[in-house]
Amino acid sequence: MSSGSRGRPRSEEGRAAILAATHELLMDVGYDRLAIVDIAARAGVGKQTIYRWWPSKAAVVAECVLSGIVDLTPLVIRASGDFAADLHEWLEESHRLVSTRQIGPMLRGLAVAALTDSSAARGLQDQFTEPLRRAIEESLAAAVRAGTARTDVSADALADLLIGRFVYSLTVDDVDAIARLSGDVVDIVIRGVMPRD
Amino acid sequence: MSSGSRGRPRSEEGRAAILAATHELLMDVGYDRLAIVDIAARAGVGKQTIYRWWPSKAAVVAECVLSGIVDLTPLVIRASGDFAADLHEWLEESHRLVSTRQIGPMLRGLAVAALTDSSAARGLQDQFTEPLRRAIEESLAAAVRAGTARTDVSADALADLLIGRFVYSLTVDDVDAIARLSGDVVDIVIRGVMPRD
Amino acid sequence: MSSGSRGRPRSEEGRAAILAATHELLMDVGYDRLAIVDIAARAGVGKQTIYRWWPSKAAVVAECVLSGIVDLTPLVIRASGDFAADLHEWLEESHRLVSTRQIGPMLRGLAVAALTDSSAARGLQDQFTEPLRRAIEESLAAAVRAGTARTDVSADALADLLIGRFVYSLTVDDVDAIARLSGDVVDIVIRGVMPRD
Amino acid sequence: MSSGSRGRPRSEEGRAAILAATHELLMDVGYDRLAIVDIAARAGVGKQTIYRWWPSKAAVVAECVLSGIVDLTPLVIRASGDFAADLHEWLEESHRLVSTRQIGPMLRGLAVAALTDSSAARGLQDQFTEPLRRAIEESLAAAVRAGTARTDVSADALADLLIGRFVYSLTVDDVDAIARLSGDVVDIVIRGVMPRD
DNA sequence: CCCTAAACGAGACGGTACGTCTCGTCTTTAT
DNA sequence: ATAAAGACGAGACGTACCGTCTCGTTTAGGG
Repeated sequence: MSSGSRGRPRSEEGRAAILAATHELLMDVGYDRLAIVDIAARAGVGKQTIYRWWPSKAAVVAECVLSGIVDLTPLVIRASGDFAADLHEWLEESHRLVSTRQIGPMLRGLAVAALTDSSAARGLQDQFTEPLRRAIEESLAAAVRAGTARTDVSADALADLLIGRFVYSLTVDDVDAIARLSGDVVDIVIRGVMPRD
Repeated sequence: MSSGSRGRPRSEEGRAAILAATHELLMDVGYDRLAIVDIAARAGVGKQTIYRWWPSKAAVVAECVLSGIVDLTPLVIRASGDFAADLHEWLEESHRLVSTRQIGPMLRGLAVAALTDSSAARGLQDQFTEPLRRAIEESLAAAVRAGTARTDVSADALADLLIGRFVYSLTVDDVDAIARLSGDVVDIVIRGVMPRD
Repeated sequence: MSSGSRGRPRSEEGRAAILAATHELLMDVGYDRLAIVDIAARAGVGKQTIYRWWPSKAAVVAECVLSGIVDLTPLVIRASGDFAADLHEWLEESHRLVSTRQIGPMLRGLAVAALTDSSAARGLQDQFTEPLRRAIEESLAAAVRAGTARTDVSADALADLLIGRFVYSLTVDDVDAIARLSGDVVDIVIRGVMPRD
Repeated sequence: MSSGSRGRPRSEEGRAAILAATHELLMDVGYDRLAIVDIAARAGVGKQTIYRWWPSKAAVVAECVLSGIVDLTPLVIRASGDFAADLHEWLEESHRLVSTRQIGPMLRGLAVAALTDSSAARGLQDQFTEPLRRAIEESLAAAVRAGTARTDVSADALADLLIGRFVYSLTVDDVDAIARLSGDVVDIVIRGVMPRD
């Protein structure tokens, strides 16, 4: 009697190939030289198959992250209980990744996508920012348990500051300057969250 | 007899018109729908006159800021001595501007330019970030003098955090979330810089 | 023992709906903006059902005529015995139809189909040209009986000339020019077929 | 003070290359497999340069004839004084050309262009039909002088009939049938124009 | 009365060509 | 020499259809 889904079903294989191709090209050429037609060609897919499911380049790129094909877990902070150590490690690791010839341009591309397309922004928010935010929250909670952080610190505000500095670092050409200041950043943040003696 | 400078001199009027047109279009349509040919038309200038003097769209946009045609002074922090108040005011004012129909897209455009073109990034660094950085430094210095901030706080690290959060806020669709957390951000930062009791 | 025909039989209803939809769309939008997918939609039919039974758009259009859904009988010449009168009437009527907003484009579409696809050409030959040819033959025969035409005139050659001029008139923008010359055309043809005094 | 024409002038070389490429491809692949992008590639020209100057494929094809790159003079009737001989020769020659692997499809393409696009139709009218019409007129005039044609025959009506049959022959798959009937066609036409004894 | 098989509606698929847009360059005349 | 004007080669954009390919759903025999 009823349908639910008629017609040929969407090819999951195609979807995966498109996202994989997007990921590869994003690494290779960066966001603005990334052409839909090239994604289609590399994925062995018709251009229309991309336009059928995504409204824009930014949306494809966003889902590329969203779907986990771009693995951003190395960018998630640890929650060891030693908040200062977590922070240090995270800053070091994340700036190392940004310096990479592939991941750097890709992250800049994601940032451009987020700035250009608000739906892409939402996707990245969900898949990239939110996990990072939760990890920061956990690391902070661990610090609270260890007695090295106050209980009334807003994890979200803290996350805004740290994620913010990370995004900002993407716009900075002088990578060393970022690395150089990381220690001082940790200092301020640690003091910002620690209990009064 | 001979030259030094022969021929028609560079039109300063044209340069100004180009930057003005860029500014207006940046407000109107944002960065990615900003076309060189449209800038030329609105400036009453040949397209080649733009290419003769700037290497890219991003460079024109960068100089637009650099030259002061785009006035970003409202985005500079005050240095009243009351650091918390300065911070509060700055956060409020800057987020208000970002919410604007014109300045928001323009700032996002500048961010895209910085992420896309490293020379544009440098220009923006010089003209936009650096003044903001210096203002933060001054506000912090005032706080130090007032005894509400430690002397060993790195103004640059602090600036990284604050500018970072500002840039990050450009990528966030939910404007209210940013405003809501501003108080907590101030809390962390204030604690981060204030002296131990 | 074996089948002959098992499975669901071809839906005659569908066939009719397809031809009807083709006819309607041919009237509305003309041949080149006629899309198979639109025929299918209007007929309430899957696209594959069309491709199952016809090899091409031209073939569907040809069968549209072939099946009598497009009624081309107004374009068939009368055979009253007065050949000149038959001719006059036919020229007038056919040019009137060509001037119509619907039938004109449709006839042009059929002509394009014939020029593009040789199987469509054959179909149109059978269903459109052949009847017209026979009618001309009959009209000529009637004229022979009435003593106003020679017995040795080739009806086929005559048909070539008349049908030719009709097809040619489809390519002419200036409808009036065609109408204006019709009398002279009749003159030549009448003289061409009449007996010597 | 005033202009008249500023800016880079239209490249006559490009125009010629486009028309030449169109001609070649028209011969090679026929009208409907003729792609603008292929014309551009073969002409060493940007696609936009075509669209800048012609509104449609049909228009380019029409100008191809109009400009004389496609030489249709072999399709023009002779005016020897012996009208029957002229006719015979013309029918034979024209049908021979239509049977050609290259010119046949090209002529069918021109016909499609004329049926599809009324401005193309006008172009072809001017460049192809009109000269043919004039040649028929001359041949007829020669026949009148030779006493083998009446003075009151409308050359235009005659041209309609002959050109018509030619166009019609393009739609006929069976080339021999056309050739077979040519003699009878001549008979009718000759009788149609000759004086009463 | 089920079983098998063809035809059905729907609609996604890989493609091709379209006509538009913007890029950065080139070539004119005007200042 | 530099300017405005604007045509140029190049190529990505997003759209429209093409003809093919699954899907789940009828709808008929034949067993």
